[in-house]
Parts: sequence; structure tokens; C-alpha cells
Amino acid sequence: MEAEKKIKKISYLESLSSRTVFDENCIIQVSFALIADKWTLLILTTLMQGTKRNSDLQKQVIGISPKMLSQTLKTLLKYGMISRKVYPEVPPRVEYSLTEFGKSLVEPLSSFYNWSVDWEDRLRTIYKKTKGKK
Amino acid sequence: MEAEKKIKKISYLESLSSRTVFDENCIIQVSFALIADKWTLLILTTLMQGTKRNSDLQKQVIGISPKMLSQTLKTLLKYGMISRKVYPEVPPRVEYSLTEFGKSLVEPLSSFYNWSVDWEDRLRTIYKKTKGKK
DNA sequence: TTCATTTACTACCTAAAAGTAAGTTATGCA
DNA sequence: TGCATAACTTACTTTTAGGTAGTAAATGAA
Repeated sequence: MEAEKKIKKISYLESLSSRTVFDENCIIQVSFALIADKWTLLILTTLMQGTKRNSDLQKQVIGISPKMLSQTLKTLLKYGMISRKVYPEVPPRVEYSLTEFGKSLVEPLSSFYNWSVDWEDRLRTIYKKTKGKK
Repeated sequence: MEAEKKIKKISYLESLSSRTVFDENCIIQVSFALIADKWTLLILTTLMQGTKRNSDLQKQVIGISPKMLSQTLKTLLKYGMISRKVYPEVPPRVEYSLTEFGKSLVEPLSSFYNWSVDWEDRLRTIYKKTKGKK
């Protein structure tokens, strides 16, 4: 690891370990409030594969309702995490992709993805037991 | 990066990029269903600082209600992500800490934490605009 | 203007999440 | 047994998430 990166990593850890409260002044609470939900994270993860149409996402993200899909895309647009391009065609075509801001989430999202794969068996067992209900 | 790690990282990326659907058979949907919510992630992040009592968490995780705190801790116990130790004292003392499974979340959670710090200004602007409501 | 299709929105309803407040349990010691 | 306190639970209410179904906008060609 380059020295700069190493220093950055250490400073992150220090800033986390010295934090006494996690309130609205703590950026982690703010960011979790914005994006920590299933559909938001799933859509972002799916868009890591590249540009997708609304109908692509509807097919890929199994279980999401059309309403939740539109709603979540709208929110992510507002956040500036995704961009929307309309093609003047018949029938109309709309494509969504990650902005630079959205792409910055690739690292944490990949990290979560890798973690899920590593602990797949265990997670599935828990999921079956609880049927997804907490 | 060691060769093994590099290979693993590539295989993760391939498994993500070749995935056609994200349903219940996709482990990322399962894991998000289990832990992708604000309080769960915040408590886990706080416990990365080390062992905490119920009252410590109540003081640190600003905004969480006693009910949500107990409930979330109970769920994380069921998941095996945290452990609970009761000290037979007066008044009673209960301590929570991350299990090995819980500690495996340190990497993804740190990654999210770092991302939040990197994009702090932007995230705060969005949060103010939307007042946290999507 | 009419058309077919994708996309997006609205209204209404149900279910789940989360807050509040009160009460209960666990604990060791006096 | 009574006491004092942290931890936890339960009942009730409010708020938010989410589903369904129907409707409307956008589009270029016929």
C-alpha cells in the first residue's frame, strides 16, 4: 500500500475509534439515513454492472414493485448518484447509469458483496430461520 | 496484493458482473434483507469500537429509542453477529461485543465509513435538502 | 391525428416499522 | 424480604414503507 493511502486509512480508523457519539453530526448516521435500505443498495449494486433501462432493472431486481423501482430511481437521481438519459425513440427508452458520485460507492458495495459471498451459507441459514423477518 | 487475494477479487467481480438476476437466490439480496437498515448498521459500527453496555449504546447512538436498541441487539444476537455477557452485579451489567462473524463486517463497514467521510460535504447537502426524507 | 409501447405517476389500501410510556425482570446486598 | 438500578418487555399509537391498479406522458412513424 502506498504511504498516502496507509496514512488515510489510519486517520479513518482514528476518527472512528475516537468518536463518542453517532448523531446527525456524525456523517455515518447521515449516510446510512440516506442509502441504508435494501432496494437502494440493490439498485446501486445492479447498476455497477453498467447502464440499464428501467425494464432491465425490473427484470433483474426480482421482487421490486414498479412503484418502488421508480421511486428509488427518482431518489437516487435527486442524490446525484445516478444519471438518466432519454432516447427520443419509439417506444421511448430511458437509461440509467452511475454518476461519478455513484461510482464512488463501488468500493463499499463490492466490499459488502464479497462479504456476502464469503458468508453465504451462514447468511442463508439465518435467512431461512427468520424468513427474512427480524 | 498477494496472488491469492487478487484471484479472489477477480472472481468476485466476475460473479457480480455475470449475474443476470438479483433475487432471493442471490446472496446480496439476502444479506441486504438482513442487515441493510440504519440502526443495525449503526450499532454494528459503534460496536467496532469495542465492547459496550446497553446504556453506552443508548448514549452513543443518538436518536435510537430504547425499544429499537433492545430489538436490534436481540436480532443481532439471533444472527450470531454479537455476543451478550451478563455480569452478576448490582445493578446488573450487560455487555455486548462483536463475535467473529460480526467482526467480519469490519471491512465493509469501514469501507462505508471511509466513503461517508470522503463525501461528507455532499452527503450533508443532500441530507439538508431532503431532511433525510426520500 | 392515431398508434403502440415504455416509462412514470397517482390514489387508495394494507402491512410493517418505529415512537411513547408504562410496567417487568434480574441482580446482590442490607 | 425489601431496595435500588440497569436492562428488557409489552401494549398502544403513529408513521412510514410498500403493493395494486388504473391513468397519463413521451415518443416517431404511419
